[in-house]
Amino acid sequence: MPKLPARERAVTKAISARPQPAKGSRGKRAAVRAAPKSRDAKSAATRAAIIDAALDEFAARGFAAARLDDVARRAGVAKGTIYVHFRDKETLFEELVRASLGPLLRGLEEAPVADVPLRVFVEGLLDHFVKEILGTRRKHVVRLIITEGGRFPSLAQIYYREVIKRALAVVRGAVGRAIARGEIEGDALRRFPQLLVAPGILALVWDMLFARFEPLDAGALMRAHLDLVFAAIGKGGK
Amino acid sequence: MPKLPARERAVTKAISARPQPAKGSRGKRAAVRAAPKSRDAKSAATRAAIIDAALDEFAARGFAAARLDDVARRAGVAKGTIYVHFRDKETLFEELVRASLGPLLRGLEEAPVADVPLRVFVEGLLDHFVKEILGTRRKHVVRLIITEGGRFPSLAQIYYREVIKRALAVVRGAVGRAIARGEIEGDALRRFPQLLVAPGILALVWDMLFARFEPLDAGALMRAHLDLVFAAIGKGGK
Amino acid sequence: MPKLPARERAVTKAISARPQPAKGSRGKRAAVRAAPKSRDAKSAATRAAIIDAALDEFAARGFAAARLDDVARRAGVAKGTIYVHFRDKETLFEELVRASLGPLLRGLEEAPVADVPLRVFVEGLLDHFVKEILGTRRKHVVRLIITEGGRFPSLAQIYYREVIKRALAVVRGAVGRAIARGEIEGDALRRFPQLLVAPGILALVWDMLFARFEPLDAGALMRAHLDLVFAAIGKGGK
Amino acid sequence: MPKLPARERAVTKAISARPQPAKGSRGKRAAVRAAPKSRDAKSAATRAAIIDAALDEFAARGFAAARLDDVARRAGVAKGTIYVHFRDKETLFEELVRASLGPLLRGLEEAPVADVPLRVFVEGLLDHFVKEILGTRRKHVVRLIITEGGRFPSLAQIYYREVIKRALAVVRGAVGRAIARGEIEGDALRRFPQLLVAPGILALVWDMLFARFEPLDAGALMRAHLDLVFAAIGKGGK
DNA sequence: TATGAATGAGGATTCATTCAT
DNA sequence: CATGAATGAATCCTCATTCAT
Repeated sequence: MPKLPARERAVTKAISARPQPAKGSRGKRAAVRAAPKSRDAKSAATRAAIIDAALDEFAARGFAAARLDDVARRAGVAKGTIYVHFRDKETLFEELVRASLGPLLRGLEEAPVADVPLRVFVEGLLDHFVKEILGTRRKHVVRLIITEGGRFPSLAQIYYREVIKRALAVVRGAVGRAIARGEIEGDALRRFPQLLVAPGILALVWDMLFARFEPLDAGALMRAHLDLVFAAIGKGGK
Repeated sequence: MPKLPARERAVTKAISARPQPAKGSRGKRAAVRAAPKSRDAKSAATRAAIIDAALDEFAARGFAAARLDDVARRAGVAKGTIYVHFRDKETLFEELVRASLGPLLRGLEEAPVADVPLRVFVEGLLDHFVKEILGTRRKHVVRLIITEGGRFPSLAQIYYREVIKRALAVVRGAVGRAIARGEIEGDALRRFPQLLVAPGILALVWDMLFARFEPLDAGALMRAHLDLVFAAIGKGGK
Repeated sequence: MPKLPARERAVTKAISARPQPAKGSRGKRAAVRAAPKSRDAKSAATRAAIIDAALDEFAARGFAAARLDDVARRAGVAKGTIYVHFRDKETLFEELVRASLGPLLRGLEEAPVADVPLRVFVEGLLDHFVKEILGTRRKHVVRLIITEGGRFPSLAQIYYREVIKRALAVVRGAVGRAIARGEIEGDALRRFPQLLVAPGILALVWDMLFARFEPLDAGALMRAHLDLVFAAIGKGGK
Repeated sequence: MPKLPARERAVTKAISARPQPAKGSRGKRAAVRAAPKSRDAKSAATRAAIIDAALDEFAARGFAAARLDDVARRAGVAKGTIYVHFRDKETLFEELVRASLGPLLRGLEEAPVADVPLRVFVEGLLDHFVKEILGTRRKHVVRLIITEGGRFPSLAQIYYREVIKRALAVVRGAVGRAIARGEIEGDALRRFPQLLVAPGILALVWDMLFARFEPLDAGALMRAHLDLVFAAIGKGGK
């Protein structure tokens, strides 16, 4: 693994993926050299580097098979340093997921609450999913939730509470309003708003498992899904 | 070491003394009970018992965290016996998946090739998925594919070749015929037959992660999905 | 490892290497096919095949690293069969060495006891060593004594008693008579008859370790040794 | 590798501290007692202690049968510590031999290059061998080369290149000069300088196998050898 | 804070040996 | 006698975690 280039990427990524990071100017390692960081800043950067490296390692090997040794090497710190910042491997994993939660929600909260047509709303939603999750390292976090969540109920719970529940509520709201507007019929989507994002999950899982045998164009899949679902509405709604 | 008594012990243990999670009782090992088997038959039974126990352990803990020690204990055999039948842990995993492939396909191959309406066909498909996979231990195999497939390309490949590709071909064929019959419009489903089973994947993943926080009725989800997708057809097709 | 052809060789070798084998005609496996062997004969052949295979395996891997599984495979029998003929691995090893002792001694006992010149006697001795031991599979037995003897005192003892002591006695006798005849002076050789065979050991060890880097012509080494030792005698004895 | 400090401890341990027999208390780790060592120094000491203990264990049991557990116990470290310093058992073995190479060569390189009579030169050589190798723990290393070299070609090669080849060259040079001086005749020794040290190998092997049945005075053997070889020269050269 | 040597419980794997067929 | 599946003690090696520096 290319360490030096990875390092630079790492810090950037890690920081951009952290909960409430200073968005300002970050000279990456440059900062460490040029402007002597405050102790806190340096510590935070180290922590971020570890989380970032951990994401890579956990994503590549899975939680159980990932070695903290590799995480440390990738983060450019000593093994012991990890324990300065995290109680243990599991805690590191949890913090890693927690730190990635915010960005996952951003799209939703910024979603147009106004009364746009449902199709437009869902298009925006899926587009965000494709571009901001499937298209970035963030997809690794979601993958980890899927692959490890069964064995880490606390993780699954956090994810459920912080992301799933909220997302479903938002979608359900939009669906409800669409129904109220007479835009769509039937209560299928109100009862199971998940149906709107099911192809997103499918795309993620497919990408994880079968991409190398048969690539799947997630964007096209989403559009086909929209066509399929809203064909009914389009026609019937007419 | 006393083998027969050990066997008896085995059954007992399999039911009561479970490594850590100790769920309910399962009638495994039943096979070993009655008629005096030939050496080969006994060997095959042992092999099957190991695969069976391995499915439980791998499903519960994941490949990396599962202990062959527990697999052996659960199968009622000695640790070394596993290595009489399988080269190593990874091979055991692969054989386990391979052995579970047939049953997964059965439904498809028995599917009505005749020209039933597409909705009926898909209903049968999803019904089979819900009853024969989600409703049985087989779902663990699919889960394992999802959670471990990324790290076992060979597994993913087998699964793709033996299950996914075939299933998609069958579905695509049915969709094609439906289009030919003028039953449905648009090529969304022909290009992405995956869309028809996406809720199945969703249900599986949901069950794995969030069932304990919010149960999801897979059957109802499937029906809602059908309603949603075929609403267009029902209406527009008119 | 070529199994089938090796089998045939094996029996021949094993039998020729056994203590008091019938020297007569042996049809190898032919005997098994043509003339139905008696139970004893078949058993003896199996035993010989095992010993033979064991020599190969022990020689190649050393006692500790050799696997009885491989011995069985090479001998063309089942693992359990070894235990029909030998109590355990160590016993097999001891019997193997014991079975090879006779041939090692043959040369000595057939040695000319008459009053040949010492040089002639030693020439015959070393020639026998080069041709009958270094030049055959028997060298493996001697190697095993050297490499494993330190950890198998019983083996070393057998070898000492059955081979070394007798050989030294014979040589010492010849040396003594040569001295008595005024053929040589000094008591170096009487006190240390080993000196006459030291190059033989050297050749064996060299062959074992360094042959691949620098081959050593054992015959030439022996002749040089004789030249060196008997130069004095040749010249001075004049 | 700091050989000197470790060496001292080593001898003590070799005499008193054995793994299973588990005799009394052992003053291991004495090294760790006094002056506050730097981390590096302590690490080096640990490494040396492990190599030292490994020599004892490997010498006593052979490579395959030696247990790293015992090595660790004897070195006074935890099992895992061995792996901090050596990749695996085989690497430990190689490093052990490598670390012992220098001392084996010392005598040779300090050998009188000047034109001392050949007998004097060889006397010095054999004397060194008897006192510095046969008489010390170093003989274990040479024994290990002999007993394990056949299965560790890399070891045999190192030994050949670093010790044997050089030693032979030195001896050959001395022999050549002796011939040039007219001190000896014949080219036996020039072609096979090994002949001069053959009794050394014999003594080592004898000591390993038969010492308990019939001790062999290596020094006397060497002197007898010299008498034998140089008697010829003495007489003939006259 | 950061380090990295040391720890030791844990787990995969091996293989001599047993024994029912 | 021969077989080979089954056994389980033995052993190598891993890696999360600790702690003195």
